[in-house]
Amino acid sequence: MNDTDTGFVVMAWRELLARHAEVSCALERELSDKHGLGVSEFEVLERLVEGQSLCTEPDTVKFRVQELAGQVHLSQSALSRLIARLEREGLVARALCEADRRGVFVHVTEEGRRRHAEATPTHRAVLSAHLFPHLVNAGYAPPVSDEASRPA
Amino acid sequence: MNDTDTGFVVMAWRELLARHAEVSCALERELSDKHGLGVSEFEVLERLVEGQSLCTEPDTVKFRVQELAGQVHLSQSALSRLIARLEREGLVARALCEADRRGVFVHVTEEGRRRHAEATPTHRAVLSAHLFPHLVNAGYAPPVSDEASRPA
DNA sequence: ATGCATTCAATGCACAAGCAATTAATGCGT
DNA sequence: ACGCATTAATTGCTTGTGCATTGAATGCAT
Repeated sequence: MNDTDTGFVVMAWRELLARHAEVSCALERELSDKHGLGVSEFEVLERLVEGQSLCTEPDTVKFRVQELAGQVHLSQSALSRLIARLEREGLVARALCEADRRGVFVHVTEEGRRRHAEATPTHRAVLSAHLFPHLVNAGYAPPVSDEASRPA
Repeated sequence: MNDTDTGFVVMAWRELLARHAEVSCALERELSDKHGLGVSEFEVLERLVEGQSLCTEPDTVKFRVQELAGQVHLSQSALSRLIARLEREGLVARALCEADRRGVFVHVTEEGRRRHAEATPTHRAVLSAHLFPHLVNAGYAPPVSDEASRPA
């Protein structure tokens, strides 16, 4: 592990930081402004909708809080409160798990599915514009207000 | 922009999120535990040291708060408080800029340089281990406690 | 059956971050 | 020279997050 390698690793890390900051910041603004959803909120909603879509019965596939926490890279406590926020807005619901009554099952509501569906185009557009700008500029660009890159 | 493209973009985004979470979380733990520094604090310190090393005179190269904010992807208010924290610990110092007395110049102190030098091996080791594990396992692995990947 | 360690989710607490408002200094136009 | 918009940095406030703790439920050993 010599000095050249080290410099390379640091460059890669800074690149990763820059990309993450740019995209997540833009996403945060767009999702928040247009749909009243934070990035993490959207991400959780998406996992729930994805899980749901795997099943024919509505409100059948449910997630434990911990599963979701791992998927969206949040602590269990953060997820607990995030679920509470989504529940307050009526986008998800908690259900007792009678098999293991410590656990709580979370599932998306109709309203939640609707909000997610509304926000998805925005989400995809921001992602495309910021992760693959060359593809977006190649003709079929979804309209995305730019200048929403930096925190301040 | 068809459905396959969309799925690809989302996959790329999740990949980016996962990598960022893994590395920054591990970094946070290691730097905090071993050196009492947060990731952002280290990052700022590093920019200051880098800038300083470009100049022969010590305490000559100085940065405005805003420049640093851009480099580490933080808002200027966040940077202002971060600088305040580092200053409280004696790692950096503020200096009035007599050319434009609105501006504040920030420079690293001896102590700050020392702390940065101490923390750098840890920083590099975590980066190598998590960004390029295949290279690290190829022989010259710096010692990095693993299990420090997830927030909770 | 009882006790004890373990696990799941929720909560108290501390802290970092962003936004908006504030203060101070600058520059520009008239 | 005087106002007025602009820019730099700080500060009040709110919010989201992680860690540690708590409370409840489970499983296991004795």
